[in-house]
Amino acid sequence: MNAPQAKAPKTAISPTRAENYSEWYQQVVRASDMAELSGVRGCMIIKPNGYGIWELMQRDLDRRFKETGHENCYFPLFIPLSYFQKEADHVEGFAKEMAVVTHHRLSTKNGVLVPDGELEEPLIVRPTSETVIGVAMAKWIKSYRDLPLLVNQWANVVRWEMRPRLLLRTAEFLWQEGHTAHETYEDAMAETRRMHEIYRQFVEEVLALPVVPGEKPANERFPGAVNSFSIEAMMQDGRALQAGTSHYLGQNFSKSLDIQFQNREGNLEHVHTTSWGVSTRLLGALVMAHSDDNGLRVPPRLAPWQVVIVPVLRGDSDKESVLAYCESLKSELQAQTYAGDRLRVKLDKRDISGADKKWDWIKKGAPLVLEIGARDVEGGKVCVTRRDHLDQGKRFPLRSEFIAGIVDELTAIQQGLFDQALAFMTSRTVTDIKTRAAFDAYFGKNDENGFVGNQGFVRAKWSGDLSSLESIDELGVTIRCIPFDQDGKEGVCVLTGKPATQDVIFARAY
RNA sequence: CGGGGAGUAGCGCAGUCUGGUAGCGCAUCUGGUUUGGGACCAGAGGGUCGCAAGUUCGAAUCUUGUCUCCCCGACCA
Repeated sequence: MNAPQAKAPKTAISPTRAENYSEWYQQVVRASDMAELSGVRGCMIIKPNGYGIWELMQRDLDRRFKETGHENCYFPLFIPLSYFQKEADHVEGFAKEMAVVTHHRLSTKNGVLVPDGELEEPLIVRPTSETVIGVAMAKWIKSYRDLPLLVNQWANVVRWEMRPRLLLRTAEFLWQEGHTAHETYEDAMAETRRMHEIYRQFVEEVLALPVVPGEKPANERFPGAVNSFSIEAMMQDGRALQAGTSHYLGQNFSKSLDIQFQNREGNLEHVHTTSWGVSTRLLGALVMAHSDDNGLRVPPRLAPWQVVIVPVLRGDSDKESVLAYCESLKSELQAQTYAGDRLRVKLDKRDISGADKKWDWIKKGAPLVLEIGARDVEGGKVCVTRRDHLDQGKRFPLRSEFIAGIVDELTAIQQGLFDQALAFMTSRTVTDIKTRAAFDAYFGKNDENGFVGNQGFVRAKWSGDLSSLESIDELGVTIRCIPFDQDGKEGVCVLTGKPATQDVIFARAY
């Protein structure tokens, strides 16, 4: 049992966010049945309730990629060590987190299975695929007429993380990686920015999560990139989470992997490449950004079940009529279209108490839960609980009114989650910190629980001097991005007091 | 990889100091009573106490090793 909470209202998740944020996070992931740890260090099992959300993310993003001319393909999981070695910064950036395959068979020695058959050349389990895809591009591209080359793959990758965190940072994760090759700097940069903007729209519209789009400072760039762009979201403890990245790789990879084309003048030139990705980390972002002390809250556009119907049965006498009412309600709702899809409606016929079922779906984050009993059938009504406003309790509209308003209601829930997250981010974004003393005071120390009471984004001027960042290392604070919207005004660097015009976002990050 | 904490039933925990082969709450199952709602009563099932070796007549408890998880750092999507 938990510590006695005499007056606190009962919450489905314990501890609450305020009591212990990181423990709360674990409990929400468990209660929502999205994912769990496996027997393999740092590797997770994504369960149907989590994977269903990921599938909806995939579907929406995939459509956006196709609409902008990209095609899917698949490259090998294993990358020869020699491929990886070709781009110096790239190797250095990933060397410390590589899974390496050195053998290709097992044999039995003293009754124990041991690796046997050492490989001539070790294989890397891909941490990202710039190199393998680049090698293929070098074969595919001959002429400027072959450009741009726009491909994407949905795949798993492995990065041997020191400190895994369920859904947010695991050794293996699922993602999408786009790789493109272009004739000119301008084309490649436009592509980098286009995909970055697609991520911004996707995360804001579909995940209902407001973000700060911007460029990464030099020290936070992807290994091998010339420019890295990110969208930064704020979690409910005020920490930042990079929700998507897009990189202009310049000619770094084309030179090291020899990706050349004959230009319009007939001369050989190296292509300009880009890469961009989002991962299952977005599931973790969803949890940390939208959940409350009663569990997950899934934006309708990502909800595997947007409406869950829970029959409340008091005895066999009304069972048939209630179930029939639920079935027809389900059919009518399914005939509705929201965000381009038929409504996803679940009729939960499990033989457990109605109250248990309702709370199960609240913890799983279903946007709307309908409890239907004999009296609703009689009155032609429905009993509605809205996940984004549990505090408002239940309401009992006429069935016909509810169905007529369902699309508007889902739209309102989607928008409401965004608005709440935006209000939170705005309230935790500080713009009036001008001195180092104020900066240090703001980021101060965590309390004993690890819960950080006074934390968020600090938007302030920065001189651009990378060495000045060493002084904020001990605070665990980094520059998350240099936002696109700049006021361009002269000011002083919050870290050094030197003249500075550039605004940046400082925060602790996941 | 460094520092700290922890692995006992599905979940949350007690028991470990002072060895005598497991207990509580919730969940699960059965029966009953209830019910516009996260119900109540009674009964039941479920654990080789993370794993391995050692000490001992005897180990959840002591020793050593090892794996995993959590928190703080260094690294990252």
